[in-house]
Amino acid sequence: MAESTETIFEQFPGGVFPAACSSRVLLDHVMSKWGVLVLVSLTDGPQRWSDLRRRAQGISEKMLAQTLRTLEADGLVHREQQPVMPPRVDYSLTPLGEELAEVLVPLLRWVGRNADAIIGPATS
Amino acid sequence: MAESTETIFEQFPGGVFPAACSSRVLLDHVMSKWGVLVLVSLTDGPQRWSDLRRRAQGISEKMLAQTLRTLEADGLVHREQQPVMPPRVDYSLTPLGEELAEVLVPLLRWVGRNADAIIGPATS
DNA sequence: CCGTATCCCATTAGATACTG
DNA sequence: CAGTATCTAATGGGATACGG
Repeated sequence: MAESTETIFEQFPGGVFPAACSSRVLLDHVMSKWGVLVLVSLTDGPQRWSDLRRRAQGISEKMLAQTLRTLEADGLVHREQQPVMPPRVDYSLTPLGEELAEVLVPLLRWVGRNADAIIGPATS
Repeated sequence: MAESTETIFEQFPGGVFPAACSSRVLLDHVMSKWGVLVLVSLTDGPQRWSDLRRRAQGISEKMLAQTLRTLEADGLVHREQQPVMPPRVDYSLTPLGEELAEVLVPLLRWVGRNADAIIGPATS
């Protein structure tokens, strides 16, 4: 799993990714506005629906549902429903999801470190 | 610049990122469909408009222009116009952009490695 | 060759209401 | 608590045409 020294262009000759390939599809799932935030939220351990709504501040119920369904279908997130009343559902990262999170977190950290300097502290 | 061992939640208590903060804005620029591909394309060195169109396969002229303007305004991409006829313009990563690319490339590599298994080799 | 401007459609995302 | 359904507004993105 060690990263090689070749450029990403040697890994993927002829463009970053071909136009209509699986990588583009997965990239869009992962890099989606809410996909990133949900995945990174789950690095803190299994969480319930309402936890995720609090962590990914601003997400609507519709987008949370949609995002979770996509990530679950991709095998990145595991959904565990417990047949109790009131209902309780826990979401967690699969091993694959953990792997992804490991490369995602450094990116989030970098963004967090540099955003104020780049965008400005106030909302723009 | 060494990564600490604290979780990203200690770095950003109370949610992954606040709802309306500079980090969310920058994240949206960087994680945009084309922003990622343009930034990673430029890790191969300075490139011209037509090079970028070829590298980021499928991008329209409109979106290339829009993406480049955003990334330039964010100080991630440098634009160098040479006053010749026909016009020649080179785009390159700024030091800040190089820094970002360093955390972006591992993500792209991971996506490239796993996309076929997750999404399926054919276009879905 | 390197763009800009305009129009238009498809997708995304928010608000609201409702259910087991 | 954990969602689904529907409707609408905002945005993203493609096609085309044009200009330096």
